[in-house]
Amino acid sequence: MARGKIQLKRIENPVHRQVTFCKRRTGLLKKAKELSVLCDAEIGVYMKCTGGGRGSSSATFTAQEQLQPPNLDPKDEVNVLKQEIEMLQKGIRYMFGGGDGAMNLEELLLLEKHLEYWISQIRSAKMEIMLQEIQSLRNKEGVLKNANKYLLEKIEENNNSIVDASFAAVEANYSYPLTMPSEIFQF
Amino acid sequence: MARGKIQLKRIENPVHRQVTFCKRRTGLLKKAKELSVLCDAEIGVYMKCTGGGRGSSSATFTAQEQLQPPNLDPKDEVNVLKQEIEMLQKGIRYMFGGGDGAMNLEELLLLEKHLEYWISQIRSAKMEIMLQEIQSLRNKEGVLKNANKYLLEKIEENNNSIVDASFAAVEANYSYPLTMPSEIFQF
DNA sequence: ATCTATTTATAAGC
DNA sequence: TGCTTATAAATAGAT
Repeated sequence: MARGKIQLKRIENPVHRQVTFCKRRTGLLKKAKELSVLCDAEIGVYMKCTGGGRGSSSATFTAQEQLQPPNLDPKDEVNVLKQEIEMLQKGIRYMFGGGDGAMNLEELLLLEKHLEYWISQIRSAKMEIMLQEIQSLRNKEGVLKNANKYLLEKIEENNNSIVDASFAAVEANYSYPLTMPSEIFQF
Repeated sequence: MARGKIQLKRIENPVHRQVTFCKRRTGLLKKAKELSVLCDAEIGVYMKCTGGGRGSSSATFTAQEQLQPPNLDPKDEVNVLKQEIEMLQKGIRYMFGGGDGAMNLEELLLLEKHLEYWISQIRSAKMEIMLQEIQSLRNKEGVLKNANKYLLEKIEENNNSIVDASFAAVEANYSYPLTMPSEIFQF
């Protein structure tokens, strides 16, 4: 549409194709947004660049998100993963479509299975992070106890020499970071 | 975009809005189709004119099904949905990226919540479909019982007149479809 | 990414 | 809706 007319057929050069995809995607989403605003309409655009295998995007009104493509070594698994991604994408559309029964029983069962697996994966990851967090907090607890002990000893010393009982309040009011010999810390 | 620039805001005049919707819808679909052909991409576009209360359409290019889009009224919810989409997509990335720790605990908790909701939605849909299936089967059962009864009566009549007991075996061996007065069926 | 010569899309009017 | 036309936008090719 500029500097020359182009034929309406697949652009064979992958670089040109990718560039054109990006440019026209932007244009299409802009048009979609304009239409939704001007005419008070609901517009949903789903896009997936299959050629380069390099990402897909979808938009509802103006939203546009990028997905990472599968990153697998064995060629055989690629198809399986693509299928799963397609299923999830279909599921996402289904979900945001308000569950209007566009999926049949078989698809729902499959999606349910995927989601259960997915949720179990997420729970494992969550659990691991929480365990790490707990471990980290335990370490900090130990460090703070050491710091506490150290401070109490210091206060004791001060009390013994200066005789000023008000310093004892520091025990409950110290704030992080504490200033003391660094070898106490063991994070 | 011609004979004068227009502001990017809702067209208040309903006639103008409807005309613009039709024109721009055509343009958007053309662009979508071009993109799908030129870049070998799957493009789905859903459109619904909410203002005039009439006319909705959807189009899919390159063999990708398009389901219903979000059905939102308050503009505020758009951001929530965007966030949800982003979260789900991030979850997809996480899952297929081999769990490279791209999500933090908060995000995982949120994703888990989303997935639980999602799975409950899917189970509801699944349940409804199964209930419909059961109801349908019960109806069919009723019809077949009626058919059975009807046939037995016929056989009884035949037995009384022709005296041939072998016809009784039909009771257990009838196959669908049965040929009989249609008023028996009540699907 | 940025820049333009062109091609397209389309607002207004019938 | 469908057609026309002046003009605004989109964008192919090059940088």
